[in-house]
Amino acid sequence: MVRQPQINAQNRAPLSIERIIEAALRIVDGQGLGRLTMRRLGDALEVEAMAIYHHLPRGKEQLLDGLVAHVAAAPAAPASPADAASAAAPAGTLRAWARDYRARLLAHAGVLPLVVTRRNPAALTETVASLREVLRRGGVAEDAAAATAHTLLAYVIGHAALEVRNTDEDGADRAVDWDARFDAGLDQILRAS
Amino acid sequence: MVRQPQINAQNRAPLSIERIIEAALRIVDGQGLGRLTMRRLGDALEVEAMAIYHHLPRGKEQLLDGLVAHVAAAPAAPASPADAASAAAPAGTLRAWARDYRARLLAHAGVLPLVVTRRNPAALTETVASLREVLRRGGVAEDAAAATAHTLLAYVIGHAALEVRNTDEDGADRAVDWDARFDAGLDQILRAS
DNA sequence: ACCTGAACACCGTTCAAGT
DNA sequence: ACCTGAACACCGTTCAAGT
Repeated sequence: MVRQPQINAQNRAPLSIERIIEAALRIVDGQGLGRLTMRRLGDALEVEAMAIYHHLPRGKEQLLDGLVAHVAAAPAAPASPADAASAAAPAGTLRAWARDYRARLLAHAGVLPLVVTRRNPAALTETVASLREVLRRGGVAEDAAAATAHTLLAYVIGHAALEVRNTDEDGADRAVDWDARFDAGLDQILRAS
Repeated sequence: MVRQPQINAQNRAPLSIERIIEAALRIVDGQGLGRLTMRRLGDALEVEAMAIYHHLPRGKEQLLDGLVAHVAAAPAAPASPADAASAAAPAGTLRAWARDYRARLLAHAGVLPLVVTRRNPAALTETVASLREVLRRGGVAEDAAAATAHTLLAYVIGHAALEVRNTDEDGADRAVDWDARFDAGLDQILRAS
């Protein structure tokens, strides 16, 4: 009989960084960032809050870093450079990525304030690099690719921020079609690249 | 002898919302948002923390709303529509405003996470409206003006966010010239409008 | 009207102890 | 190795009290 390391004496799955991050994200999405506390997170995991420190020695700081990484680190292209389709249509790849990335940010709007912080600077590095690579493969020169990658990412993050704040149409009650507006601005930027 | 209402018995200027917001901003800029507490703010104002609640009944929530308003509510044009110069060169007005707005966000980078929250939705309404007005006066159609105003504001906020995180050049150590990069993206967006 | 002081319910984190 | 329980220093906020 092989022992089962994933079940402990109390018949509970042991803690892991993945389970902790997922539970934290569930709290942030459901109740807001302000209600994410170590004690509440412990409750959600059916564990004392102090047990979390065994897996995240840097404590809450490390927890928030993990949330940023989980939400904002989405590459614009598969790691394999053998993907011929994306090389053929870089604008389409960028458009699809931008839509997905925006959807992710809006689905986890509570972590947006964390994305806009100095914390976990490595979280977006991969994303920016993959954007540059897609552009470069599409025939864009190195310097222009670097610039456009930042412009595009800035637009997507900033647009998500405006949507979350729901900045309305100058007081007129007519609602904004954010989906259409996002696509319009996105096309404007991709066209000008 | 006229009594001086601005000096109380302890020879201290009385509290005011303006003085409170300024002191709070000084703490955020100098020590970071995480160190802005009601007690520390009280210390900076040489008052007990509880005195602040007399001026901000909604407490810390209202304090943070005030910080967002103070940093992010900057109109793109003077209130008077008689300013002929801005009507003549809307692109120049927008460019100058965008540069100033970016500088403000970076000067108070600690409040950026607050700007990206649902709090104080009215804080950006005036800004968006003035952007639309500048565009409309420049001959841009109503719908296009509304769309471009959001695209531009999204870009400026998102770019400031990237700068604060200092997302570097894909691991290569060569530093990014953020000023030049901001202007390049800005021109791209204004050209495409 | 404006501010103080004590109190309350919470928070992140440390540390010794259990298994 | 992994988790618990008590403890510590702090936090936002309420409330009765002072002037």
